[in-house]
Amino acid sequence: MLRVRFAPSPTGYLHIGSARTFIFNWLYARRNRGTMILRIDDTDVDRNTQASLDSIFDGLKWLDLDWDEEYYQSQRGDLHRQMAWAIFERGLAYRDFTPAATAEEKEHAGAGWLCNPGMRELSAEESQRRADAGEPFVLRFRVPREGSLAVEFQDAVYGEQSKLAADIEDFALLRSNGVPTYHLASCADDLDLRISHIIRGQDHLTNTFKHVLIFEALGAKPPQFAHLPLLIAPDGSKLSKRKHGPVVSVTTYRDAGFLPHAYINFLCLLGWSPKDNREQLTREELILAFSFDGIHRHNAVVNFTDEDPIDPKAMWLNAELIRTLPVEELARQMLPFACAAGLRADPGKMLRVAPLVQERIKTLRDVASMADFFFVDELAPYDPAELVPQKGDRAMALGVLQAARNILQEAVFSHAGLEAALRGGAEQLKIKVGQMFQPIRVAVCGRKNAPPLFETLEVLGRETCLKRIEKAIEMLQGDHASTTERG
RNA sequence: GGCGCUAUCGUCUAACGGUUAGGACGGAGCCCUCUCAAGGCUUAAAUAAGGGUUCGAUUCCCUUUAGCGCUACCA
Repeated sequence: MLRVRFAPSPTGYLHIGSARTFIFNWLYARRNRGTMILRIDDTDVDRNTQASLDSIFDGLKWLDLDWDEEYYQSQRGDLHRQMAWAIFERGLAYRDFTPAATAEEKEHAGAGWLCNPGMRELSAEESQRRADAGEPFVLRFRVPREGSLAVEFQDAVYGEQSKLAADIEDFALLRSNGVPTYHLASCADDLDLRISHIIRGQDHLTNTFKHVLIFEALGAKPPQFAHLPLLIAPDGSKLSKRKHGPVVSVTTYRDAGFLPHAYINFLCLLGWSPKDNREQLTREELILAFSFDGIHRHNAVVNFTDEDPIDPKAMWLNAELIRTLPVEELARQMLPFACAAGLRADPGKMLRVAPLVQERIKTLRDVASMADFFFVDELAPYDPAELVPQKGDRAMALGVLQAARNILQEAVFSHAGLEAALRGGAEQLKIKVGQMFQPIRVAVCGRKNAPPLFETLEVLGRETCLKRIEKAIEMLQGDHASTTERG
């Protein structure tokens, strides 16, 4: 039975790299009818926060990712300790009574430190006596030192891995307060939960040698390993909240108006490729296409800048996916973003607006800036000079708006009716249609760039259109101070 | 410092000894067009450097350079 796990430590919000690790685990599980396990690695009690835990669940929920089993490492301490002492019983671990080194001391000892002097060789009797006397100790793994022994494992992504045991230090299994370390707890749980494949970040690649040692000390065959290349910043550094801010948090993309699947799609394309030039894949296609063969061995850059925290490719994928949405669905999804922006949007109106903005917005949140004028009583102030069309003047703008006022009073308010009437108007005034439409567009939308005119007028309705045109005419007539002309 | 990993357009990537080194995003240009988009077409842009192996290297080996990771009683 194939079993994989995602094991975040709740010490920060859900990081996009973590989200990707979850997704790859999930894809692999779903691809092979395996079991997806969420295991909260909360052994570091000092750094755990509830907010972080909430963030992990919120993020996964938003991405609509599910799991089959859920565990908390902190509740499994007894099991971990039991396994640690089992290793001790086999003589593969020993008590180290050396006081914790200060940061400064570690700095000095850093180069090639393998173990603290004297502790490996302590006799069983003395070790026991000092422990009984209450002297604190950490339990360390006794890494074999004989000859040129190498620790080896096969990584599904990085291939054959080998490291001399002589280069591995005697790492801790149990802290002096009795709490298991990550290495121990992780392996103990992987074993107990019968994890078959460990899919995780490449930052654990060298840790894996220690884990292999632990598994073997426990008399178990290590699971299969597959390490994932990391997500990094454009300058090559690791993505960190302090340095890179919102780009590292999944919630940023949710709040920016991303479709969950667009973001999953984007994340999957970092460090993995279906190798057939496909860029846009549905969830089912991703599941079907996923395999370790397509995973890279080098890190992938998330392409953002100080000005724009969103990778352009992510943006493109999102815009593409938005265009495929049924309008009802799009309208439903945009509504909360419009309301959050303070617009008086309702489902009925949004449904009529949706087709007009669908191919113009890149994120759901863009509806607020793209379609605001549909949802306000009063247009935001704009420069009357905007009303003047290309190669025209204020007189032309005024003429157009006055003609439009008359036309729109009479016209049938449908796409075809409006188009016929307004094109006719341009003909009568002997001006280009662009010159005819632009002043009307600005008058009803309050800006020069907007959705197509006839549909816009239709949705706005006769009354609103006439009111706004009237207002624009007043602005042109009253605004003698401004002499801006358009060339 | 030691150990491990990595290196194709600006970015994401394809190639698994023989290609004019392909695609996508982004950029530039043209077309379409009532503005903005969308769409169509065109275009610039890469094998880190140096050695081998080979008839032939992006591809295999070595060195250099650069980046990343581990080197904690963090995970």
